[in-house]
Order: sequence, then structure tokens, then C-alpha cells
Amino acid sequence: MAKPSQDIGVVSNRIGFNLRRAAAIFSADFTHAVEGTGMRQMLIGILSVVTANPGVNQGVAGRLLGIKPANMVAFITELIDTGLIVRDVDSIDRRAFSLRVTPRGVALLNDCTQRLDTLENELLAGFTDDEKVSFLDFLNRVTGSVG
Amino acid sequence: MAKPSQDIGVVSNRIGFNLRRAAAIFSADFTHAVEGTGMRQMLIGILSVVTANPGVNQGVAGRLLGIKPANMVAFITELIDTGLIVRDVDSIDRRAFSLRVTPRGVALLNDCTQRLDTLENELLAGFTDDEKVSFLDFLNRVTGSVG
DNA sequence: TATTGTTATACTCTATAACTATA
DNA sequence: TATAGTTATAGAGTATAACAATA
Repeated sequence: MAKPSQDIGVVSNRIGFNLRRAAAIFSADFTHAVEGTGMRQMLIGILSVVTANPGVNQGVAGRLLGIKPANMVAFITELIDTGLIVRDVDSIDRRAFSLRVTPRGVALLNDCTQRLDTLENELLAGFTDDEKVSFLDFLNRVTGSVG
Repeated sequence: MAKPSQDIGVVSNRIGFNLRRAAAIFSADFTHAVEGTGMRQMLIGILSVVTANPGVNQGVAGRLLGIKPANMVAFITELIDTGLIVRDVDSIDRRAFSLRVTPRGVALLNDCTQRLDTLENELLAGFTDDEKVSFLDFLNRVTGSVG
């Protein structure tokens, strides 16, 4: 029996399309990896940026992650409601919010980071360390010009 | 004045997270690039795979693109309703559908392909040809094991 | 019994416009 | 008047379970 066609046509050599596919695969595996933690991809991103920048402004945090202000609201509300971050009114600009991670937030981020380490090692098992560095560099050259 | 922190923390060197970011950037630019055509990313993917494999089975087409059967239905319906593909009952397995692209579908795919060429050239302006080949190879090594 | 495709539905993330309260 | 955050809402893609028709 002939090998079934694996050709997906013109999109097969397009970086944009394959980027989406690869991200979708990571995304599905991410969901399973953090099952039971209540975390989602953008929540982890926010925990990460707030941990790295204590007291960071809400809008700045969103900008660093490519999240629009309108979409930050529900994420931040959820992180506060679950006790993972705290939000304070900025002392010199009362329109702005200053975000800080709680000890529980730090612990959860660490837990998820370990799980995601495992996931990346599995999904990138065929990559050498140098290739992983190049891959990350390529991705950052796409995102770096924006964030 | 000090350079504002650009550090997004532990996720900054994770390929999964940066994959999502890069895909999101491509996705937003994609939307603008094909504005007015009625196309969306997965519709283009389906047009592409059906063009490359005339008469392909609906489920196979979905599998090649990572689209679940349940999610194929609306996509296929839309492509038929807009006259871009046709669907025939498979002559030897009457449960299955055989898909074929119409001339209008071919023309639209070509139009979009050109627009997306331009987009990729812009987004990957800083990449050498060799780097683009490597980038695509990396992505295919993530997706290849699945699709 | 297993498979192809379908329906229904919920979830995650993204986008836009109109709004408030401060600056 | 501009900015920080908000509300409301729509769109795109993905996930699961239960189902009908056919194999």
C-alpha cells in the first residue's frame, strides 16, 4: 500500500502557519502539564513578569507580554481572587495599579515552571542545546521587535 | 533615567511561551494581510491541503492540519457555502466525504499566498535565507511528530 | 463493533469601542 | 486633553461528549 500523502500544500513551507501549529501543540501539552493547578498560559506569563518586576504597573506588565489592557482585567482579577498576586493603587498616580506576587503565587509559579521544564524537554527531545538556543533566538527576533 | 525593565521573568527563555507570542504576532498581521478576502488561518490551511490533494477525505485533511473532526465541520461548511471547495460522498465509503477545490478556491488561495509572502518577508526581514530554513526546520520538528 | 462525520457546548485567547476616573 | 484601567461584546480557534449513518 502506498504511503498516504502528507503534503499540506503551499502552507507547508510557511513559517507563519507552522508557528501556529507548533504553538497549538505546545498549548495542548501545556494544558495537560498544569492540570489541577488552575493555571493557564497567560496567567503564568503574568505571574512570571510580576515576579521579575515587583510593583510593576498593570499596563506595563500587559505590554511586556503582548496583552491588551482590556484583556488584562479578567486575568488580574482572577489572579487576585485566587490569592496569587496583590494589587495596590500607585501612590503617586492613583489611576494606576501596582502588582506584586504573593508567596502562594511564587510557589505556584515554581511548581508550574518545573512541570513545563519537563514538557519542553519532551517536546524538544530531538534538539541539541545549540539548536534550542537558536530556536529561542529566532522566536525572540520575531517577538522582540514588538514587546 | 534608567532603562525600564524589559524582563518578563522565567517565561522569557521558554520556547513554548515565545512560540505562542510569535504565533500571536503572525496571527494579528495575518488578519490584516487577508482583510476583505473572508479568509482565516485554518480556512487557508484547508484550501492548501485540499488543493495539494484533490479528492482528499475530510478527516484526513483535518488530521494533516491538526484540526479535530468536530471542528472541521464548520470550516468545511463555510468553504462550501462560499463556493471555494466542493464535497462529494465517497463512492466506496458512503460515510466519507471527498473534497475538491474550485477554480475560485484556487484563485483565492493564490491571492492570499501572495499577500502572505509579503507578510513573511516583512516579519522575517532580519533573517537570512539560511536562518529561515533552520527556523522552518525547527518548527517542522515540533509539528512533524504529530501531524 | 469501529469509524466518518455531526451536533452541542464550553473554554482560551484576542480585538474593538465606549466608558470612568484620574492626570 | 491624555492616560490607566474598565466594561461589554464579538470573533477565532480548540476541546469533549454524545449521536447518526455506514462499514
